[in-house]
Amino acid sequence: MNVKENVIASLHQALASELTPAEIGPLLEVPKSSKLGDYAFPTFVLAKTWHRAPQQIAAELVERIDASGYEQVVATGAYVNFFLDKGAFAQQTVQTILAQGAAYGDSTQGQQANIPIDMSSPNIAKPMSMGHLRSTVIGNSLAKIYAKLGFHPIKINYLGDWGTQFGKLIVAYHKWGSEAEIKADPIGNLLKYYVHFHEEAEKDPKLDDEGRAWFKKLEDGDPEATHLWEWFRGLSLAEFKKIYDRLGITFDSYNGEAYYNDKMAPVVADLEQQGLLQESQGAQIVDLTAEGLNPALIKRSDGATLYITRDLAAAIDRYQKFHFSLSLYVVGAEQTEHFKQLKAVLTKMGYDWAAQIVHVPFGLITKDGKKLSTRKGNVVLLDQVLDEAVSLAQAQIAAKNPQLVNAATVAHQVGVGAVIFHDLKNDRLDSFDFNLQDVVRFEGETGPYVQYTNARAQSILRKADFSEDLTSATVPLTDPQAWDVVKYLADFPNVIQRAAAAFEPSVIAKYALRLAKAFNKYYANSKILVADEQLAARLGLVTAVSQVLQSALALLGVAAPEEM
RNA sequence: GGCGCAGUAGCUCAGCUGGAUAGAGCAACGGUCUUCUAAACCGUAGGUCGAGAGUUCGAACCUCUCCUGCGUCACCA
Repeated sequence: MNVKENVIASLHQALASELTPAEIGPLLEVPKSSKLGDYAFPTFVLAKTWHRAPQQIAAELVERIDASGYEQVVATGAYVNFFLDKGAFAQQTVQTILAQGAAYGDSTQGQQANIPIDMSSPNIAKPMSMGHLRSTVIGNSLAKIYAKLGFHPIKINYLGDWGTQFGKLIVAYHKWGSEAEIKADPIGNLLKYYVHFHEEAEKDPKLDDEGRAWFKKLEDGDPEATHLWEWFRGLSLAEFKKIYDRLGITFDSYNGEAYYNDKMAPVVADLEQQGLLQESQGAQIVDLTAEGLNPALIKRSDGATLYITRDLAAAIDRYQKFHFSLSLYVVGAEQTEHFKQLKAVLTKMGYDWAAQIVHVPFGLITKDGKKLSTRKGNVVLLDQVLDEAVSLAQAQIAAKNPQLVNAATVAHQVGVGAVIFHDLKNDRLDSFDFNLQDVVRFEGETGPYVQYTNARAQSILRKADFSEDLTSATVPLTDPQAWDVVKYLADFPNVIQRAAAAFEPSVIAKYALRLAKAFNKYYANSKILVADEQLAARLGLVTAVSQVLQSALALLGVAAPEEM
C-alpha cells in the first residue's frame, strides 16, 4: 500500500459513513509548500452536510483520525494536513531506487503492444531545420517513455521522398543544375535549385506545369525520372543520417512516402467499391461534410495521388503489420485538419482502429516572427545550431574544467543536450520564435543544468570511495532540503505516467529541472562527505538522485556525462 | 468569415483533475568559492493571470461575450 492510499484510508476511517475511498482520492491534494504538510484534505465539501464552518470540521477530523504512522496530522484553516513519517518514507524511497536502479519507474502495463511513431520526416533535397528537430526529439522521447512502460514503440521516419516537389526539382536540375555541383554539396545545391525554381515560377507559371508533369512521369515509372529521384534521395539520406548520429537517434524504419507508391491503388479501389469516392471538379474526393470537415482529395484531376492518399495507404499498412494499440503521428499543429480527415476517411472505410490513431501536434517555430520556409530561404539549419552549441560547450569546458579528459565527447553531449532539452522543456503546442541565445544557453532551466547536477553527484560518489552496502543504510534523512529531494524521487513513476498519458515529454523535462534544483539546494546546504553515522544514508540519497536524473535525461534522449 | 491553438512579472515560460499568501528561469541589483565541480546557491525588486459578465463556499483554470496574435479552410506536404 502506498502512502497516498494510507492517507485515504485514514480519512475514510474518520468519515466512514460519508465518503468512500474512491471519493476521497480525487479530493486529496499536495500542498504547494511542504511546510504545510505532504498531503492535504480540504473540508469544504463537508460544510453543507455538517452545517458547520470548514475550519471547525478540519479540527474535528483531526481529533478522529488515528495519527499513528504519521509524523503529525494537523488542521490548518479548512485543511487537514498530513505530515508523513519522513524517516520511514525516505528509507523506503531510496532503498527502492537503489534496488531497482535504471528499472525504477518501469512498468509492464504496455504488454509489449506495438506503437508505431511517425516522426522526424524530413523532406528529401531539403536541409533539416529546427522544425524537423521538434518532431524528431519529441517522437524519440515518446518512444523511450512508452518503452519504459512496457510498450513496443516503432520509430518510423516517414521521409518526404515523394510528391510534386520532385517534379519541380527535376525540372530545376535540368535547367540550372550540374552533377559536379551536387556532388560537392548535395543538399545545399539541391536546395539552391529548388529555391531558384520557385523564384522563376513566380514569373513563369508554366514551370509549375512542367514540374507536375515530371512528377507524373516519376509516378508512372519513367526511367530518367526514377534515376534522378534515387540519386537525390540517397544523397539526402546520407546527410540526414549524419545529423541523426549527432543527435543519437535511430529509426526502425525509413519507409517514406515513396514506399507507398504501389500500395495506394488497392486503397483507392476499396474507396471506389464502397461508393465513398466521388468526382468533383475533375478530381476524386471523399465527402466529409457530415463530419464537419473539408473533402479529402484522393486524386488530382490529372490522376496523380496526394498526401492523404499515401497516408491512408500507410495507416492501413501499419495496422496490418503491427496491429497497433496506438499509432502516433508527431507532426506540426498546422496539419491538425489533415489528420482529422485521415481518421474520418478510415472510419468511413470501416476501420474501427482509426480511433487509435493519435496526432501529436506541436507548435510552430518561427524566425523573426515569420514561418520558416525552405522555398523563401528563411531557414534555421539544424546542423549550424548544433555546431554552435557544441563549440560554446567546448569553450565553457575550457574555461571551467580545462583538465577534463574526454572534453570533445562531453562538449558534444552538453551542446547537443542543450538543444534537445530546450526543445522538450516547454509544452509541445507552444510556438516559439527561434532565438539562438536561448537554445544554446547552459545556465538556469536548461539541459546542461540537469547534466551538471548529475555530474556533481557523480563526483561525490567517486570521491566517497565507499564500499559499504548502501542498501543497509537505515539512518533517516529528515532535514528540509533532503526531504524535498526524497519526495521528488518518489514521484518519478507517477511523472512518467503523466508524460505518457499526455504524449508530453515536457512533463519529464520539468520534473528533471525540479529534482535537480532540489538537489542543488540540498548540496549547497549540507556537506555530504563527512564521516559520521549518516554518511551511508546521504550517499544512498546521492546515488538515488543520480540514478533518477540519468533515467529522466535518458527518457528525453539527452546524454548524462559523469564529468563536465 | 468558419474551425483550431494561444494571451500569466521587462523577456521566456510553470501552475497536475477549480482550492490555502499566483511560481521558476533569464535580464537588473546585492551577497556566497582556503571546504564534495560557483554550468551552483541565497536575497532584493518586479503581476488589474488580455477585458467583461456568469457558475461556485472558492476561478489563472469551468461557461458565455468581446479584444489581440498565430495556424488552417481541395488539386503542397
